[in-house]
Amino acid sequence: MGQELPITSYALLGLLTFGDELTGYELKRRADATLRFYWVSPAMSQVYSELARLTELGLVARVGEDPGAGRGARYGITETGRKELRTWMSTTPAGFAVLKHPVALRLLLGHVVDPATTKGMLRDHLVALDEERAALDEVRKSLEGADGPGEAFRYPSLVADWGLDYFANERRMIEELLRRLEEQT
Amino acid sequence: MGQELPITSYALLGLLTFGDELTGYELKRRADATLRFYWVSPAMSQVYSELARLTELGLVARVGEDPGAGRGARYGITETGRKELRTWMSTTPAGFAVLKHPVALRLLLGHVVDPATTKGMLRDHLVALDEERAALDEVRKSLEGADGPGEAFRYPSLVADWGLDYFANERRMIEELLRRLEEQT
DNA sequence: ACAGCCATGTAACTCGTTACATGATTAC
DNA sequence: GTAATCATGTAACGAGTTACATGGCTGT
Repeated sequence: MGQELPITSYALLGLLTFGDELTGYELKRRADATLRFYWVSPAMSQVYSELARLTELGLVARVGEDPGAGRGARYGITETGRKELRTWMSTTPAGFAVLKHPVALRLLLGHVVDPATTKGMLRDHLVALDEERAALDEVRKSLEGADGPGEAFRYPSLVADWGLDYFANERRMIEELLRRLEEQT
Repeated sequence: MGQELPITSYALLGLLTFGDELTGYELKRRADATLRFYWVSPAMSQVYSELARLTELGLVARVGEDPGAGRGARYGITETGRKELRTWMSTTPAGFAVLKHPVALRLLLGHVVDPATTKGMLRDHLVALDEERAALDEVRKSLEGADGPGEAFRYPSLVADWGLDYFANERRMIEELLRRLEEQT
């Protein structure tokens, strides 16, 4: 226990706790679909190397047909993996969020360019924001029906609601910033 | 132009556009004070290596006394640097924010541990959130007096207001999540 | 027949971190 | 005098990326 794995490893391990076994490819798709809103979705190549490491550590095991090459092999979390994940979650502090927000960074440096550039950037951001919100909205909808207390997607739906609230608030704030920037000129 | 520098380099370069010249140490402190809310604040050692690279590229220049060893040398942005930063900001798309939120990740995996653990984590997060907000509040206050349109700290104060709004909203949402988790037991 | 997706991996590389080393100046 | 802060760097390392290589399967 306590192999000091990076958080991304635990994240991938955690994606295998929803009752099914996945190929590396499918795990990547699941990460792209849900994890990417709260964590970085690792590159395809990293998914495979993480799976190799987790297998090595016995936290994950390949299941099903194993015809030599290992094409189409599925991976599932082991009892050891489940225990390790539980220990990590309940004994190590979560730590604070790290944000890399290029729009905020550029707004901070707004005095370097002309105001129209900054306003254009904020408007572009509104579009991007709407696209992301729409994608998360799809995810949220797909969880309906199993999102009640005690049901399978209870926690994923709580996080999705949090994410949707975040997007809504950011949209509101960007619009206010645009209004404030319009005031002068 | 277009040396394809990482965003962090532009961020540090940007911190040198506020009318003063800084030592590496001071630059790190400025990054810790303001940049860290919207971007990662690089490690001390990286600040020095970035300054070396930016100097090499002529985007930054050491000014003042240069007594051999270079102790206490200050760096300032050059005309070339200013131009490069402006070009970067007005011609390359900002890109979407990347969030690494350990609390959201753990909430997503809430079914792995018992509810009390998750609730405890959220309550701890409220405390951390308040500390961060207080720190940003200090920053915001220090900008007062030069935060009007056309003034020196106009843009930094806009970003700070955005950050404060973000913290307020997150606090509200975590409280709602706690309420929702309480509803069951 | 060809495009597009499913599927797995290696190699080279950059970013960024921690640990370590060193020493000057300032405050108490 | 000694602790804290100012100040600068090197070295080793790990996380994570992009580019590249390879090939099967499916639909049209």
